[in-house]
Amino acid sequence: MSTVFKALSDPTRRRVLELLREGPQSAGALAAHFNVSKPTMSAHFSVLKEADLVEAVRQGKTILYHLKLSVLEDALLGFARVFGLGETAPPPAIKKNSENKKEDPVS
Amino acid sequence: MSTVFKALSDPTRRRVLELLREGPQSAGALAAHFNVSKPTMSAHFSVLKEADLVEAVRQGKTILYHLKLSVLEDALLGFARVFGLGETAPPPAIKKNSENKKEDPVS
DNA sequence: TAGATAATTAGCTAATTGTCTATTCATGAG
DNA sequence: CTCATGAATAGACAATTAGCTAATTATCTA
Repeated sequence: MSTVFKALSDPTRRRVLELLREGPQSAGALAAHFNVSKPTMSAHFSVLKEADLVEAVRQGKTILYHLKLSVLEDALLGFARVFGLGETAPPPAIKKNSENKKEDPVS
Repeated sequence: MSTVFKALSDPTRRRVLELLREGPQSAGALAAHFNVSKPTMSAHFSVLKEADLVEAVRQGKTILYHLKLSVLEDALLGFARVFGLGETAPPPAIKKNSENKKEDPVS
């Protein structure tokens, strides 16, 4: 969980994930979108792998990165659900019923 | 955005937010839940404030921290939406109707 | 077996982070 | 005004991070 949010805390890495949303891409192809060195990108990929947000698959002499959407989903929505967010879908019965105000009109 | 995810990348800070979910609490009351010094907690609160995830309100000689749920929601669900996640709930009229695949069967 | 290419690892620096103790600041009570 | 209390700031330190250049590894092709 910490590793996922840590990975998401860097704009470059968030952008990489967004690029990967449209399908697997090689390290080089991804790096081409950014103004940093290849080794630096490699380090970013490493952080994303560590967080299990991407998977690296060797394909000949290139390495393809795949987005692991379900891991992202579990982290983002799982944590959101703790706060009763995004629960227009599955509302899991909050114990204390006096807190689920999103905007407090009474103050 | 980065500041929010950075704030969420620490377990202590995530826990603070969870504690705040049940209502505002003083710095001291929050600190009592953790095994670190008060100044360390103060630094964590500072990061949460920086990310605009909490609001500090002086109340006599204590300081009450309030959770800013909407900011958390915007970050978590907003980013999730970029990936087509969590769209079972508020589908805000997508322009291109060919992208709302959560899993792409055609590849 | 080379040579070329894609990507990672090694080694470095500067900046940031999480933690501590000691100190200061702000407030309410005598 | 002075004291006690709740909390933040100051200053120090080890660990981590993002970035770089240079070197290494892995793979394909000739």
